[in-house]
Amino acid sequence: MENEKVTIEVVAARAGVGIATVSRAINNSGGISSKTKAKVLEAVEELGFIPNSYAQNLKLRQTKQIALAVPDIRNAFIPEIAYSVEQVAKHYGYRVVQINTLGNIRSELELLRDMKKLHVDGLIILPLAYPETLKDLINKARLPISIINYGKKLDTDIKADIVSLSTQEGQLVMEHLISIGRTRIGYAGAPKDIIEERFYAYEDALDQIDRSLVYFGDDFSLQTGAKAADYFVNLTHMPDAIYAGNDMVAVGLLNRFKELGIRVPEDIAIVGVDNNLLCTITTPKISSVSIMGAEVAKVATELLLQRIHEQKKGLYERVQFEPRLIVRESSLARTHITQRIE
Amino acid sequence: MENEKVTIEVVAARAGVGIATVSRAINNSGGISSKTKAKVLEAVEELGFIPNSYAQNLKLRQTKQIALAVPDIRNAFIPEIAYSVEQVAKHYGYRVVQINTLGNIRSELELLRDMKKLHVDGLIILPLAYPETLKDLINKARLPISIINYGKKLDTDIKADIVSLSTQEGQLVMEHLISIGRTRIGYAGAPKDIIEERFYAYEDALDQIDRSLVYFGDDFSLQTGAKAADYFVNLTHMPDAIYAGNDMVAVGLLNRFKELGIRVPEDIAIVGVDNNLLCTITTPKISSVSIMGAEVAKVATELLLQRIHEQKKGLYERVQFEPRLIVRESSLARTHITQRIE
DNA sequence: TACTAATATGGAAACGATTTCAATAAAGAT
DNA sequence: ATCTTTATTGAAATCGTTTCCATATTAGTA
Repeated sequence: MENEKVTIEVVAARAGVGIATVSRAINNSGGISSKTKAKVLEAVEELGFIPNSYAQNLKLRQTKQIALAVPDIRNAFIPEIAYSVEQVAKHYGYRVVQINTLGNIRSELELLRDMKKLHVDGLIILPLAYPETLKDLINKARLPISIINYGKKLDTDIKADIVSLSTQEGQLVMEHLISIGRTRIGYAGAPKDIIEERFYAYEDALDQIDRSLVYFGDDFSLQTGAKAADYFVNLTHMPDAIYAGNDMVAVGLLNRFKELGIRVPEDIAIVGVDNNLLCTITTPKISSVSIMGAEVAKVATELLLQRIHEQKKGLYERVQFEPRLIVRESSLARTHITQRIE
Repeated sequence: MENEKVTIEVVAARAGVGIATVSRAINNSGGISSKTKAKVLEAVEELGFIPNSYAQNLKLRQTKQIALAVPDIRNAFIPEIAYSVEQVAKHYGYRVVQINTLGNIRSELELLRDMKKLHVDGLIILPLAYPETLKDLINKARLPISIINYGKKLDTDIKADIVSLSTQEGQLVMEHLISIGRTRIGYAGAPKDIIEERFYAYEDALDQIDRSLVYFGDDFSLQTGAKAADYFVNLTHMPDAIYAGNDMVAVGLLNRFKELGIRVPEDIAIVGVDNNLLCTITTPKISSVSIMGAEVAKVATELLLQRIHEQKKGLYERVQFEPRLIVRESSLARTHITQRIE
């Protein structure tokens, strides 16, 4: 290993030039003859010089870091988002630090302060809800921000790029369930969440809704699914299909139903949302709506990085993706099932 | 919002003291009267001063960051590790940057260089294999390092703290399978991986091994499991139990067997390794060996942080955890099954 | 009260880069 | 060959901290 600390100064000495020249050489800043540049680069190579990024950051006041603020990692679709953000960021030479908002953005100051402490060049935020305070926070923050929006449509005057998934997941599910001839459709999920919109779609799709067919648990988990199954089974008049707020709930439902001897999809069809890997390993495989996490996150990140680079001020983008229904065994039409089983 | 940049200097001015005093106040460095300290802290509060961490890092040459080098995130047990590391690190005020070694630590220089570029205070590495070059790399790196070892026993002269899981996973599985009366036990997995040890355990447990009962796929994935199932089914003399190298393979096996009308565990028992969530949502639920990811990672992180803090030089720790078998439905004893089914 | 010892405080250097600006070397024009 | 003009170069300032060191203050002792 080379001698302890090899700074720009020792490189300069080795190359027999001034430190400014070294800086120019390694940053392609021009104003340097190709001869000296080569000489410097050689010295850099020999010594294995790596610029101290903290010194750079101090001077340049840009950190090549962005923050990704997500609510609770337990939400199964977060990893997909995080991975995608990471990929894009890395491609552009940015690092991403992930912070957990735990759902409650406690106060404007707090997040703002955190951002400062982190010294990030920009922020991608995936909020659970959109209280007025959050909007204020975003508009006042002097920081490029991209919002990943899986909730309802946002105010137009938010000073951030916004990439959303149109809230059609629920509609897709309901239309599908109706199209395969189901008439008593239930809903299972949690009442308040980023994805509460999914429940509204349930209501919208039905002429009149039977509250007994709606089960609200504490969260969007396997447990909630299992409890929901217990609930539905005890109904005098069971549903013939269930729209699960996400795939964890769908899996929970499915497995409990199986334990109880209820056949899916013969007795009850199930459709989830997220298109999680889990959907493909259960028996039967579960139909689900893809929420395009990777794509949404990719665009959000690109928009942010662009804004950072171009120091763009206004002109905030609004991009919208559409969810896609993927039909699997848990919601086959009865005709199809008969054929298949026979 | 306050005026653009509030540095230690403006705090000093506001409090009517020198900058050195401010530094002392915010760092509890002592040598300051509690009266002035209070005064300074008040100014800090009023102005919402946050120290510039890049300036701090530059001066202190410690970054409060550690790196976590893992091979490919697709390995299902990585997230558990990463999460655990993150938790502990955060608790001690450290940030963790995750880097993907993609399995091949290309060259000493490369990783070393990366480490330097990252400016981390320490490194947690989870290597796929332990070539001599890696050992050299670790021994030459002047950086606190913790190794998470899921492979075979490491050389004792590695200058790093090592937290391992004793490679008993395979033994546990085999003993269990034998204890429930299985006699033709197969293996499914990939030949070369961090966890190749798991296969050796298979060999060790058997008096003589029948090569036709060993299936090696490309990786430890669902697909490999499915292909393995196809392979075993076409054997003239099928196995009555399969030890899957990890849970992904186990799930792949299970689902394909079900498609082929083979009953688990009646016809074939399956046991996996990792104790992934997946094991609990399949039907039947899959027996698996917990590899204690969270615990192992926690200790590895604590050891690293300790070493960083105390600037400990020698005296490298060796900690070993034991895997735990969790028996579920996929490997119930036949007697038990009969009872249960009846 | 006077003098020493201990404690507080502020000035300035240092950390390692980038960048402005003035000086120098090279090139071009007459 | 001499004078401009232009391209290279390096010295010094700067970014925002921490910390050493010298000084000013306070407390303690006789």
